[in-house]
Amino acid sequence: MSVKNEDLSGPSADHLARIEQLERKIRAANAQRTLYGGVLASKLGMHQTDLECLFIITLGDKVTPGMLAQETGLTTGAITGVVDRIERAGYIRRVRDTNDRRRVFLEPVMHRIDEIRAINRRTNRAWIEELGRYSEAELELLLDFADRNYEAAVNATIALRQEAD
Amino acid sequence: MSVKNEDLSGPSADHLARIEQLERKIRAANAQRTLYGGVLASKLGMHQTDLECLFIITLGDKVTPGMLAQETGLTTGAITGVVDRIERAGYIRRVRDTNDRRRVFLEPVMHRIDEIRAINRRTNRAWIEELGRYSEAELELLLDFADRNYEAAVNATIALRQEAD
DNA sequence: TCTGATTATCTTAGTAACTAAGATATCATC
DNA sequence: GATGATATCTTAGTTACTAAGATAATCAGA
Repeated sequence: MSVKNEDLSGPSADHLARIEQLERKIRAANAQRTLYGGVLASKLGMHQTDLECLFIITLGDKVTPGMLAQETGLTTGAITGVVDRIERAGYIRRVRDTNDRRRVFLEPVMHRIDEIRAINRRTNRAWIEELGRYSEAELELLLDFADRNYEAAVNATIALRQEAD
Repeated sequence: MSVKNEDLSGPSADHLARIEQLERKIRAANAQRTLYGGVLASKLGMHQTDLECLFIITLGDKVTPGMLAQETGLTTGAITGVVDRIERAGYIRRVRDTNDRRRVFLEPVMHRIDEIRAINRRTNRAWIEELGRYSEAELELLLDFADRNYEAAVNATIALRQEAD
């Protein structure tokens, strides 16, 4: 990525205004995505939290309830409820770890998850097409940005937790 | 923006893989930001929903409870509770519209909101600095992308709502 | 190999945010 | 002024969530 900034006195006021605008737009887009998640979840007879947890399960390998609790910030008790609902809906199965029988793996039922993906493809057809028109270099920049944005959010959360109350 | 794609047969498999990766990263960043919002809200003695609503209030002009309900998808009853909490915490004031006395404007108390912004600036110091290093052209691309992403989420939500159950 | 400490998940009791439905008050129209 | 529509609030009831503890398996040390 080329992060050139000729002006050594720091970003200009105009530049700063754009950055704040970007922050606002990212937030707005996130809010809309969250709203979409809520509508989708209710269509599937689940909750927003359930759907987010299901996403984490499909992303990772051999995800356990404990890992879900850590990643989401929910208590293990809440996660039990979440996992109950997702399992009852048929999107995952609880599989006991044979090595450590305390643990439970949350095994995604892929053909059911593909149903959800199909919905997303239908409702996001135009967006996926738009994304396809980005050049490799542009995609590279966006990927890198999304990565940094994720890391920034992680670090900000850590920093916030460490601040004295 | 330059959205060139020489290959008329559509994006390559590699290109598609990158797009999916981008989607996943955006979702992950989104989830982390949501987590941050939760931690921040609890630090402020509020809820995540309250903080999101407060953000909407500070963005718009003369926001009413009804508008909040529409934008968030919550019921007006829930919004009453949200507004009660934000008001009790001192971040907004209810101001009756003198023209239409049924309506209530949610007036942000700026010096209190600046306290929240100060926290965000502290915890996001590194990220803000990183953003400052992006060139104008790059920022332009990112802004445009965030815009499109927002619009895409709006359209996807509409499309999803319209799908037969 | 027994004992105690740790870890992973689940259970239970209680809280509070949310929904749905309706009440209240104001505005607009005839 | 009567009727219908609109904006917010109220009420009753549901349920996802937290906090604390129970259960059960594993690990570490003597």
